[in-house]
Amino acid sequence: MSLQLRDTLSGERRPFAPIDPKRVGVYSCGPTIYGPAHIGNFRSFLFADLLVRWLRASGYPTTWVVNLTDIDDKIIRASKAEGIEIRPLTDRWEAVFRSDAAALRMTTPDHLPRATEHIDEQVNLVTKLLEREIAYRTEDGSIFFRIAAWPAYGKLARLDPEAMRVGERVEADEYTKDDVRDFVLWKAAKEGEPAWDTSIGRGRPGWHLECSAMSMRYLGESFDLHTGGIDLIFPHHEDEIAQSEAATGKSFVGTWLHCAHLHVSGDKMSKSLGNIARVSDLLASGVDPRALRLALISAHYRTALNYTDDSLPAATAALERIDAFAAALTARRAVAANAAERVDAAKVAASTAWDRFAAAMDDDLAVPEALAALFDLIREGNRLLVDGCGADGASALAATLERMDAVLALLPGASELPSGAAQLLEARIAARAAKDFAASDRLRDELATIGVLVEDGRDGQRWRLK
RNA sequence: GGCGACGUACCCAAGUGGUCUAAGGGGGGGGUCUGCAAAACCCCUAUUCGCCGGUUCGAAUCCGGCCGUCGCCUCCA
Repeated sequence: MSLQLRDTLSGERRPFAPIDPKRVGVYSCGPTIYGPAHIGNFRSFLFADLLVRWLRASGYPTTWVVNLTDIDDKIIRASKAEGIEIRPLTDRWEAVFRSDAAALRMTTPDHLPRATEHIDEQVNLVTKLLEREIAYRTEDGSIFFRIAAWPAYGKLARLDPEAMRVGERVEADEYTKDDVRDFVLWKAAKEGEPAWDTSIGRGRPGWHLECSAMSMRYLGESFDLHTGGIDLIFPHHEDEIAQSEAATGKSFVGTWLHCAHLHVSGDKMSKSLGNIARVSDLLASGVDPRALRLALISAHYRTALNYTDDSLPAATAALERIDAFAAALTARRAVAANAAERVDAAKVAASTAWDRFAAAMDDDLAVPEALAALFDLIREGNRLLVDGCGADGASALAATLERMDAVLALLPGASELPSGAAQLLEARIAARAAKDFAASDRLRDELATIGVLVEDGRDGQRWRLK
């Protein structure tokens, strides 16, 4: 079986057929860097991370682009409110985003382009649309996309353009469009707002424009996969398709993937409910980023994820189960005796688990099923360890665990013992050899205070970081 | 009003026509192992999938109605 994905545009699940298997392009709508990202934002980014990791694990060289929106109304407002320029403001929040992303083990994208650093590309796109008379200029110098000139408009969101005239919410903006449905490509310069002098006039780009321009800049006029939150389907992605395809005459994106929203205890996350959980706040309060990652990837991307007070404790407990298994495998691999025992059974368990895991990921990124494969491997592996499975068997299990973790990224990193811990561990081994349990227990407590959990099993003492 | 999604155990969450008397994680109860602790393993914790009808040899899965929750309908991941 190969990768199957559910495409928003066609509404179909179908085999992933890259334009060029040697160079798969993924574009994900990234953050607007004017404040801290919340867990809902990161649910969507981590979904894209899993997609990219799975593509790479499947042998597709993949280029991942995540844009940073660094010019828009909210940013302008924030910069005025704080009395600072836009650049230092967005630099600050870009740093927070990168830090959050790294903590949550999001793969670093190959490109993190900023809208303000790709003005030329955006202007070129608008120029093409003007030449084709699909875009028009209003009296103040703003430029709009003429929806009436693009019959396919509404195909992604399954909206009827005609119906959109009815019950329209008249925007309280000061731009004069030909048609209320038309969306802005270029906003004419206004007093007190940032603006660029360009061949299409002085102004700044509209929101949708940057994603079309930058995705095509890094991935080509047609590329494979485009991701985002479900709320971006309309108007953002609808507009991206319209302006891109109208400009190039080519199909813009092969497969559209949209991530459902995260709810908090059954409610929408919103300012009025005061239930917005920011990643940086959670991390600052001592939340284990691995546990947060697990909590955010544990539901299938197309279903709403309910984040509750139990989510993090549950994820933490699940993670400890994974950690304990990894530590037990390491301990067994260090034991030379019984090396040949149960090796075949371990190899079968490992390959069965991997096949199930891979089939799950191929099935439209069925992470819950992939996690089930992981936890069943852990149970079966623990059984084999109890049965005396040898070092070679433990190695086979460990190899599969690591292979899965290249996708899930949940295992502890290269374990670095706190200073002094190695000596304490040595001393404890000696104490236990001498049956000095008082000293052994004291050393265990001491190690616990510096974050090293020590457990005793048939393979001797093993440890993991708390 | 239009379009769409969802309702599975105490919590999270898969499954979408038979292998389901429903995966996996957490939590809870019991047991085994063990110097202690922890980890681990075993058993139990939904004969039932919002409610009511229908289709079918057979439905959590399809159809209809009802109840409830939610999303989008111009800048929110």
